[in-house]
Amino acid sequence: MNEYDKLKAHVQKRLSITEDELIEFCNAFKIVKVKKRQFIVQPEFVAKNRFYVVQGTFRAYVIGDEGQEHTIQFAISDWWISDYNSYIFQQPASMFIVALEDSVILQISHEAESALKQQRHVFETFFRILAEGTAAYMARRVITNLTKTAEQRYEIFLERYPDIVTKVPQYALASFLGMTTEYLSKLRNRRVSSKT
Amino acid sequence: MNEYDKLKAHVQKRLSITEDELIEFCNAFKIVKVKKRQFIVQPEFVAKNRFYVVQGTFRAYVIGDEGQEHTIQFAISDWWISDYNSYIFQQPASMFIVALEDSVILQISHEAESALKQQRHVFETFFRILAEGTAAYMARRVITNLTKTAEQRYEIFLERYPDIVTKVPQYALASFLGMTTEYLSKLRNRRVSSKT
DNA sequence: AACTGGATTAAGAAAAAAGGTTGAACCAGA
DNA sequence: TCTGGTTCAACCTTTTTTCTTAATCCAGTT
Repeated sequence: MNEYDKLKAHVQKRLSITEDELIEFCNAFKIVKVKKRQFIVQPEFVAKNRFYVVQGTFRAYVIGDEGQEHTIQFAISDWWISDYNSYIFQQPASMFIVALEDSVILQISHEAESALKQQRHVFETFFRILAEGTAAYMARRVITNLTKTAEQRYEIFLERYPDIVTKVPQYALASFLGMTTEYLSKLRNRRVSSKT
Repeated sequence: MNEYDKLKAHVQKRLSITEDELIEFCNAFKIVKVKKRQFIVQPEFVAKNRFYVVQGTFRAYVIGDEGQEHTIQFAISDWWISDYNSYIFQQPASMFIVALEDSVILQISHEAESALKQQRHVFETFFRILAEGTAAYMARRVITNLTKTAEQRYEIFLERYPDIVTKVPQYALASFLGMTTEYLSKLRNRRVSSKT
């Protein structure tokens, strides 16, 4: 199974599409290998691409006024990531997106994506589905962040994204869940000891 | 002494200018904080700004055909840096410029600089002086690189820029001087032991 | 043919940074 | 006055980065 097969499977799972269309779709993507700690999006620079993670782990974060890092999103294998405010409107980014380990991604440029969307109805549909998913996900995040306690947020995340928990460093997860790394460390210990 | 004072002093040292003009000049610059490893210029993107280093250390380098990094320039406190081929002609850059430590810079955009130059004779003069300095410096570099041995290049650098030597990692200095890091390591030891 | 200035390769040591834990003190809101 | 949480500081462990050393090689001199 090569890089494109994964993307194909991903697309097919979401809508009905012919083999030819799939190939056309994949041709718009470029395989890129990135090393751990390498940035694929940086503030000030326009995010020219949208990324599909074939292998590896990424973290998107912004830097607050006092220099604190706030993790906005993670992405592991089979996820999409970019600074959408930058990508969609082609404005300078405000995020960093960095590889947490050596990774392989498929990237599509903004122009290529626009072309696809115009070319065929299915492509338009696919990106719509993608956008709706992202919107819904972000909405859920906002809600959980406002309504749940730190511990609950951790629990929920743990249940929903067990794969991610094992792959990202704890400070990144803490800043994603909106708590300090010390507190997350304590939460974890509390759970472990209460289990045994 | 704030960020702008440093720039003011820098300008005043080079030409005679009124306080009002200085303020006008400084207003064209924006304070930016960058973290270690953050890029301020990247290949493919047009370098929109010229940077004055208030605090910190930067390294400009290109990647050769076999993936080797060649350091083109360093910049420490009170130095200017950019990819000038990109900045001056507003073409896509070929360099990376990266912070070697957490730093503070003042950046001016190409448009703002053009405006300044048109506005007043002194500003035009200042940027001319800057450009002449850079040109002369680059010419010296080319000459030393062609005419001196690796050891001499190191000696010359050591004498001329002792502050830089202590601040940049040795592999970066080696690639600046056009030798391997192993060889630079030997050179250093040779000197140390011959001194004692 | 032998010497010199330097590159290449590989292995290890040393230093620095990243990541994680712990405990004490504190603070804001129910 | 609890509870859920932060802040700060110290400390430990692990990983990464940087530097050093040594052996071997190589291309131009002499």
